[in-house]
Amino acid sequence: MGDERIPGKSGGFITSRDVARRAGVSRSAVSRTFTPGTSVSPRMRERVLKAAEELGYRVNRLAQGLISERSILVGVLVANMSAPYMSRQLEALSRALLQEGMQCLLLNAAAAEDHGISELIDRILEFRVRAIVVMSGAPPSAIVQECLANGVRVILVNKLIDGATTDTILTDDMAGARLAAQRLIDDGCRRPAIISSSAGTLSLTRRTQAAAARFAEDGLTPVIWEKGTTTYETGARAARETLSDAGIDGAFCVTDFLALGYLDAARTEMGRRVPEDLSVVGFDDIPQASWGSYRMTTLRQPVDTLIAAIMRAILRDQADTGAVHEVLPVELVERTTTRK
Amino acid sequence: MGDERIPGKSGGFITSRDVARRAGVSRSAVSRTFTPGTSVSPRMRERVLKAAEELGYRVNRLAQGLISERSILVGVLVANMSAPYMSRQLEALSRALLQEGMQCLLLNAAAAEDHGISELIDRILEFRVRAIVVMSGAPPSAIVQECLANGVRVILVNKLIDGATTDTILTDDMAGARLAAQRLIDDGCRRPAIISSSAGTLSLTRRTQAAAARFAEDGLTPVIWEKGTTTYETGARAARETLSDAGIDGAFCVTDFLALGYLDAARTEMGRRVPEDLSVVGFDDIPQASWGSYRMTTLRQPVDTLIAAIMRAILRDQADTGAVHEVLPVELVERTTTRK
DNA sequence: ATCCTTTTTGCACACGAGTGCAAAATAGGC
DNA sequence: GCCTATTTTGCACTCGTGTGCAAAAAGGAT
Repeated sequence: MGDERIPGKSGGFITSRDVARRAGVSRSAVSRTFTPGTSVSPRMRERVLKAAEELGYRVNRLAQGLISERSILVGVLVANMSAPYMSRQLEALSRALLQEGMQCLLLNAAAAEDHGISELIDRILEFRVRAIVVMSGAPPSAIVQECLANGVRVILVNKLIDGATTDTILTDDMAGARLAAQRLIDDGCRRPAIISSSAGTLSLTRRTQAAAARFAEDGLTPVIWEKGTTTYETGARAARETLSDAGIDGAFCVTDFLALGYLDAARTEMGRRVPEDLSVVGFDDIPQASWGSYRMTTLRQPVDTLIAAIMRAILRDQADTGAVHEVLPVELVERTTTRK
Repeated sequence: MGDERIPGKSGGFITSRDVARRAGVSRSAVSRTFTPGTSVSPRMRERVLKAAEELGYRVNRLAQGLISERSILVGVLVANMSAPYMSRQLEALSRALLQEGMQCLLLNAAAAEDHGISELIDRILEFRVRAIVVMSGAPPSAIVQECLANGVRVILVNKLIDGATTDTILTDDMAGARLAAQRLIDDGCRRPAIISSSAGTLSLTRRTQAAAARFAEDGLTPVIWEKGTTTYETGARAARETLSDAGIDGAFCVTDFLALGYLDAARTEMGRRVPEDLSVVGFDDIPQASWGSYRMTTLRQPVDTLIAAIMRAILRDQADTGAVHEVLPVELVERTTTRK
């Protein structure tokens, strides 16, 4: 009897058995007390709760997850975490998950380097997550299939995978880009530029193409510049290179990040007045876009709507195997970098 | 025999038993194959690996965590996730954790609202995490004690709790603030302002006080402005209010975020030339601080060093109960918002 | 008090993995 | 071929929890 584990001894967690012993009831009683929707007599419940309180007991989610098929863990795969528009989405998502009683297992896709996205998803699957939200580069369709086969829902955000029928949530890049082009056309631009990076993301190529198409409808052929990474510096470089052409009178930068760099270089280095000589439209509406020295016209990504759609997909009934496809509207926010 | 579970059937995960059955060996053999440092004959190992490969087996971390005392889960408690300096730290931390083979359980402290930080930490503890990294508001010392009692290491980043002896990692706010004040003094400022928010964070108050002390050493009494939230807008407001005093010739903003707002409003609204009429120094060196329209002098937080220190604390031997206290040096980055 | 109905409680098993220990198999020496 | 030393393998227990099922208790009606 001397070898009985002392409850609360350093290192050891308190288990339901410890609580049961203390309260003088069976272990099942403890389990039932903490499981909603089960019947325990008020007297017993009270004794259990008291003992649990005194001992500092909390259920072991690992053991719990071993039993119940419905996990509260959600894997979130993110790239570019420190990019403003992404950190904003992550912030909102993590908060929403918490409020729904779920937990967020965060994976930084940048750590994948040599091993690739597949290995990361593999590691998430080891935790028997309920769903995986992919906000980074598109994973190979094979691994997506494997997730689905294991009953793990995969939610792609602004990504498309052919061959895999899984939940997909997209912001309406095309409609947004058309709005941007429209705005420049309305500003009377005759020689517009479209600024993008060489990343080749789905969102970025779609924005580029849709804007180009809209310009074409009005008989305009835009200068398309696509180089480097999707950063402020690249935007500045784009301004230097495209604005050596004195005729350029409007620019649609497919990302606010690019747009801010473009704007700065256009003004300080290339001597353009915005919006008098040059109209500029961005995309995403990151916080900096509304700051004093920019006050930039841009397209607002609907973060709340996006998160709501993701949560809806996560919370959907497990049995419901149909894939959801949602396209979320974007909105033109007019500030001071366009005329009208 | 017809009721035997079909391996790989929809919904069910593959278990080590399935693999054992397929390979015609015992379950222990499978377990040993995937546990480093155990002896299995090459022939058997190969058969197991083959079967595992074919079935798509992966170990269940939940079950594994139930056994082994050393968890690979690390809880990360973050506030202000979308603030640039924070998202940068989170990005680096999540990457480092992944590379060390650990997983990051992300908790957004903003979701705590009514329930408080304690409840969030409680929820992390339910997962038997190895450690908790606190990058948000300071948790009550009682709950920290409870973590330590349960063998969960608590690592406070830029936070201090009295009464609790736990790992603490601080950036050297005081030395940094002194450098900032020094820089303004060297610029010949005679009437400096210190701009902070009313958040009352440890870091912020320390920076304010240390700078004030440094000014005092040179016989200067700074205007101290502490209002509102720690945002761009507040910085702009601070400029409007402090610069109505025409004598102010230097400003130390305790955060780059504040500094950027201050800078914009000082230039565009208050008609100051920076650095000719006014020197401005920030703190953190967020990416925007180096952007074209700002190019701001500021103090660089050593993200890499910080993350390295956090990882060291996490990986420390469990038995080592002594608390680590580290103070990390900061560095003055001189750009164009100061003279000299 | 007796019988019947309803609720409460505890036993025992399951979940999926790691591991000490003893049995089985193999290698080594002559 | 036989005996011993060494490795390999499998049994059975453990971790902490949820839950079906049957026994026990409580409540109600006569």
